[in-house]
Amino acid sequence: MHIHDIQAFLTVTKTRNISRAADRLFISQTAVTHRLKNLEDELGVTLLARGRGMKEIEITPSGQDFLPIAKRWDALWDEVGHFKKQGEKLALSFGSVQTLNGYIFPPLI
Amino acid sequence: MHIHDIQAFLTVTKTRNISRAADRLFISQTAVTHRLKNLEDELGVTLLARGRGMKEIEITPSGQDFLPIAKRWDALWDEVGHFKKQGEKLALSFGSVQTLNGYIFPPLI
DNA sequence: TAAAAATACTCCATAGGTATTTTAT
DNA sequence: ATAAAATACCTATGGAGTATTTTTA
Repeated sequence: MHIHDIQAFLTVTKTRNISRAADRLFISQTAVTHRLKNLEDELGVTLLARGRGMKEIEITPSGQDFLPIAKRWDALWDEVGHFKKQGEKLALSFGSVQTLNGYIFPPLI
Repeated sequence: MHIHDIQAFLTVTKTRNISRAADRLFISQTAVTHRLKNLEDELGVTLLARGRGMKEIEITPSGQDFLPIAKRWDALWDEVGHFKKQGEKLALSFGSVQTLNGYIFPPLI
């Protein structure tokens, strides 16, 4: 189970359409289908009532039950994103100090 | 970034030792090393101060910062586990009804 | 008939294992 | 010398794409 699967699920609940979700996520329609299938197989439930040719996808009761978990997962992923950004900033400011090390500090070995 | 990486990180913070963490997780030492490396590479920080031959692993300040996120992720994963179990129960109870369908309900097609 | 989801097939990236090397204690 | 982490290398699995099929509206 991957964050990508969760995002696919959440996006389809919004677009109610796999192809549009694929566009929004900048991936292929098949990728979304795969991700949904993986997620449903792992959970052992059907999250979305869908099928060939159908224009509007309905979320199932199980899907509704899973929705809050999916949303919290997505929110947590956002926090991980912030954590990464923070790390970049620190690395950057450290980099500026780094260039001065040769002048200020004595060699370590 | 996978839940397995998170669990590897959390387990090592408890065991303070990669090999013992591997035993506890029923995977190889290399797997734990890989998972930690993947996690650190993705986050762009060092989570655990470790190295060849070292007996006791220390968590870094970045590791401390990441710890609450990791714990929440793990807790969320537990909830997913409960969600799965619930699905199994429903499938089971439905299965028992299924066997009666042929007697009670008329054929669908 | 048009548009949408599912499938068959393929390719490539990644995860994890074994064997080995390097290193702190 | 021992035990622990890291690395090299290999394999298997899984994820995603293209092309195609199936199906609903």
